[in-house]
Amino acid sequence: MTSPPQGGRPVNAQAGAALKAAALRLVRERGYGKVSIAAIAEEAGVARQTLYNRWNTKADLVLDAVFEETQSYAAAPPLDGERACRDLLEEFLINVFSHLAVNGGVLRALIAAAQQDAAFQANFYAKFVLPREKMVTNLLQRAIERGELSADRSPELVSSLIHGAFWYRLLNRGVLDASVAKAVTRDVFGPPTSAAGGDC
Amino acid sequence: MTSPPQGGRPVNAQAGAALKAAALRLVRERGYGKVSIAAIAEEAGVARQTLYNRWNTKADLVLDAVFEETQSYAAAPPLDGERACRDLLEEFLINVFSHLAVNGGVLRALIAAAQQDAAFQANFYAKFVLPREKMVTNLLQRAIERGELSADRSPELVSSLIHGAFWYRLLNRGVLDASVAKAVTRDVFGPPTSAAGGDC
Amino acid sequence: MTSPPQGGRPVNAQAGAALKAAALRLVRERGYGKVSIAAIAEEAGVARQTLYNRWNTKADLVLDAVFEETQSYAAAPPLDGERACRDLLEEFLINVFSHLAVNGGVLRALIAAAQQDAAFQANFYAKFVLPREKMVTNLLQRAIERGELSADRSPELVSSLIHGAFWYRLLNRGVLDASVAKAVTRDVFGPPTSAAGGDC
Amino acid sequence: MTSPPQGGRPVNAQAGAALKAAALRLVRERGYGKVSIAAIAEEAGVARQTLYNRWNTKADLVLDAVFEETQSYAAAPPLDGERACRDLLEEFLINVFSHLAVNGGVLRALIAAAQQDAAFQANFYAKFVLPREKMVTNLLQRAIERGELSADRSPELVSSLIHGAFWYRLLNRGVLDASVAKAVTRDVFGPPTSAAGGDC
DNA sequence: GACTAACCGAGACGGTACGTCGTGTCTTAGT
DNA sequence: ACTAAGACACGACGTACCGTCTCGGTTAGTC
Repeated sequence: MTSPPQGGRPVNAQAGAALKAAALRLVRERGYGKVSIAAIAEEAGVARQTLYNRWNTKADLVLDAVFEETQSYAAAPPLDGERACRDLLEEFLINVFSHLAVNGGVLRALIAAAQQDAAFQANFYAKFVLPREKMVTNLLQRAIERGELSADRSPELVSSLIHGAFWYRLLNRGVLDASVAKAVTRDVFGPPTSAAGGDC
Repeated sequence: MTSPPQGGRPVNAQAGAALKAAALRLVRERGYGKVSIAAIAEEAGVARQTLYNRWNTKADLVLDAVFEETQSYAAAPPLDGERACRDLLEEFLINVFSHLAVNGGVLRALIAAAQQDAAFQANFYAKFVLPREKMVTNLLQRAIERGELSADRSPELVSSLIHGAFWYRLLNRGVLDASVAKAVTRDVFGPPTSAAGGDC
Repeated sequence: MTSPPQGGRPVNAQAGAALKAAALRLVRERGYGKVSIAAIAEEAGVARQTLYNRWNTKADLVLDAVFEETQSYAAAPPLDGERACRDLLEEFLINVFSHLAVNGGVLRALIAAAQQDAAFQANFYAKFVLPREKMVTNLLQRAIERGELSADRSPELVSSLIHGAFWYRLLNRGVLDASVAKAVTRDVFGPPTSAAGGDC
Repeated sequence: MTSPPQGGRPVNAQAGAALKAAALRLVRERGYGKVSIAAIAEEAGVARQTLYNRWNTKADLVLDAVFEETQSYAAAPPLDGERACRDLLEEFLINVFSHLAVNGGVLRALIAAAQQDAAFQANFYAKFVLPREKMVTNLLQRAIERGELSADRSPELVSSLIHGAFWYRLLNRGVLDASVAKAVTRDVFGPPTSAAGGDC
């Protein structure tokens, strides 16, 4: 509603990308807590104020940086009825866990940052947590509809159990590999039936 | 067995207690991140160095402070066979959740601190996380032995699902009340049998 | 010739002046050793780091502060041949001594600081000691050329005798007044001749 | 007036000597300012309180330590009339300067300490400065009586000129060797007469 | 031979100052 | 309007000394 910016130097689009790249690189190298905002700006070859023009906090910047990278993977599994929900869940978890091998440290730091900054927590939850929770909730809802899961299970509750196991192990530096994904799936859905692979 | 003090002015035990009390009070009032080490020492009426003599970090101090308070509650449920394991679990969770109403904020901060400091993480895990995980694992093991739980459930995995749900909701500021405790218990053990209350 | 600032917020010149003024005021009030860097910054209404941006040590700051004040007095006497060198020396000493009534305490502290910090010693010597020594050496050299002083006196040695007397008395809190200035002058030049006041 | 101490453990004389030795050793090695009281006590294998039982400040301890060492040299020249005063002065200065090669650094630190602590200044002046000043004053007085020096010279003033030259050069890290001693003597007494060596 | 009181080691304690670091805001000049 | 550069106010950090204190243990000399 404000008058569109007339004249003035245009925003340097490269600066934002350079900042995100620099942030990810440094945070992975040194760890989130040992990277200062000034260091990121310097690494990106950019003034500090330029960073503040785009993000409010280091956490917001890093969130954007990993978010971009993460868009590719962990996409919602296609609930198109061709495959069993238990298989989709297992695949989803394996996929997520495999990417945590790379981004686990960064995510741990972001979860920590969210505990210290309510504004960032809301941002992080909306951008990162909720979508993944929705994916699993939807998948479980579908499983109930298809009869793969007992109707008296609550999709929301089971979803938080599943994500919880993932968070708990991530934050306590526990093992998170394919075998865990399979075990979680099995615990939720029960032992696979001999006629495994009913449609989802 | 500990190294003998071997002379020297004895440690002032009051100072340690005053520091823990001051830490808890201030952290609850202002929030963990807004309390400086200096402020805690001042509130306790103690020199800053005295604090450093006992704890390496603010997190270690606060951990000790809540740990002490927490010793009373969340004690291991008595696996004496008189009550059903599902009831014991439910009671345990209700108990834990009710205390989180008081200490939830502090614990969130400590979990965050653990993500930024490996040494503290180890301390926190050993003192706080592991014991509670063990309690639940033991309880579940017992439940399997008594036939309350299917033998093909893994106590360790289920334990991390249960704790995970708790962590996940705590860290995302979700609801954590008695109804959640009951729902979790029900999801793990299944709907209560009519002849509820078999021995555990 | 200096490196161009090349952008960036310009240095706040008032801050430097305020710091020097505050330093002098506090050091005179409380004594050098009882004034902390933090107190000076606070008195100047300036951040501590701003002080560190300009000076490395408290001594360097205080040196600059007194140096500025001292520029006015103790200027090199005009060796223009109109007045006798002995009169010029006497005047110079009277002038210096009178200002020591104000700055003596500060100077004693700076001399002390120079004994504990080689870098500051070099700075102090170059800015403060050497110029005054040169003044006297030049004056004495002129006196020899004009025959007021025996040619076998060494200007450098006599200069250090003169300055030495001043330091020795300053550091031992001895008397330093006009009568001492006259006595020193008389001892160096001998009793005034009846035809006093040959041109210098 | 208080009752003399009856009974009780006697003072450990070795501790004092060990402290003085440790102080000198450390101060010479690291420099006065970089040696803490705790370091001296530790080096001496003695408790910190034991040091405080004997001396009020580090400066007092170090003063005692060098004073002891210095008693041997720079003794008052024998004004027995057998040798010329100018020779005695020259010898005295050569002697003093040669010992400054060893203790110069320590003395510089003590002079600095005296500027920061009035109580120590009085102690230092009485024990160290005044005796040496008296020696020279007496010698000059004798020189006047013997006619080696003009009667209108003031022994006190000349003494402060001589000591001043020494202090000034010491504190500014100037040269202090035998040639300076000879030059000072020559400047004070004038060129040696052909019939040098009248009795003093 | 027991008593006694000053001494000693060790080290915790209340204070104070230090220099460094990071943050978010600001103020220039330049694009 | 945006950028690069960097000064600034603010505040926390961990360290280093200082001088005092409080212990338990060790002495001689005195009763």
